[in-house]
Amino acid sequence: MNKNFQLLSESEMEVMKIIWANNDSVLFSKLLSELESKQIKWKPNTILTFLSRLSKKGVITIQKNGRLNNYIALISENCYLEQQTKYFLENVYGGDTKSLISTLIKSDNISYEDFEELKSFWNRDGESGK
Amino acid sequence: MNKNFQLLSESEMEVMKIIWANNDSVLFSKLLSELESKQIKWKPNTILTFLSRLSKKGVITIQKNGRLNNYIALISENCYLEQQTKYFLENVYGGDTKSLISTLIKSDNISYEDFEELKSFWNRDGESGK
DNA sequence: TTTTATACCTACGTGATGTAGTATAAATAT
DNA sequence: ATATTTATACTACATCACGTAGGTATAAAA
Repeated sequence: MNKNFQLLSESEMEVMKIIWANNDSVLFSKLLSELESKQIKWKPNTILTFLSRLSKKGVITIQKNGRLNNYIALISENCYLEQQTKYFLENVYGGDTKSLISTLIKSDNISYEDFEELKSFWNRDGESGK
Repeated sequence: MNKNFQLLSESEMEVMKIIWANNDSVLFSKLLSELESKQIKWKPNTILTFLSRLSKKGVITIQKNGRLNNYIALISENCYLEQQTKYFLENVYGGDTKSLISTLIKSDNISYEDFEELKSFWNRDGESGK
């Protein structure tokens, strides 16, 4: 039941989303402007704390660029999503993917058309099958 | 992004699983023996703390039964699973069920046969469609 | 009557998280 | 040149969830 990946807090996710949206790398100034445009009002130091924690968690690396830092993602958004999904699946459904999907269906979150669409998707990318 | 349901800790889940496995209601003595058979060694007071926290979280109710208490689930295991899934889906996938399922497929956690099986499942229980 | 089982209340250490102050150095504006 | 702004590093602190359990009361059982 040990999670071998880093769960990020809500604030940390907010920062990561911006980094990911900027080709996995931002300067502090960029981060500031993006946060401002998202109406997120954090003190600069607060943001720096989040960055240093993200670094400690190993999801970004901090690369000196002269006097400034480049904050660079070490994990892609998709990869993070997959890891989080895997963790959820293991933890909540004991790894039983079918059970998870059937819950999704029961919860009325997916139409038959969606389902058919996924099937074709499977044909495209799921060649390896279990 | 507010979670309008109670996330349970690992220990609290352990207790809930036992309550659910016993028709949603147990006495303390029953809980003790079940935990023992699961090799879980908690002091009685520790268990009582978990029970009181579960009650405070609103997932169980404590009903006096003479001198003893009945610890009764207020939410079914399935319902909890569904709520947790819904929360995950909203939070991590922005409610995009198809995206979640496609991640599951990409992660190679489901075979084509599983997928076909789910389709028939959908036909049985998913009449309401989106 | 002494032990045991159950319940209620309170407490404490730890780690995650949000938040930010202080110090410093470099860049920029006046 | 000096003052100010900007970016960075380090440290700190309050709050909360969680695991853990002690103290105490009480009622039932031995």
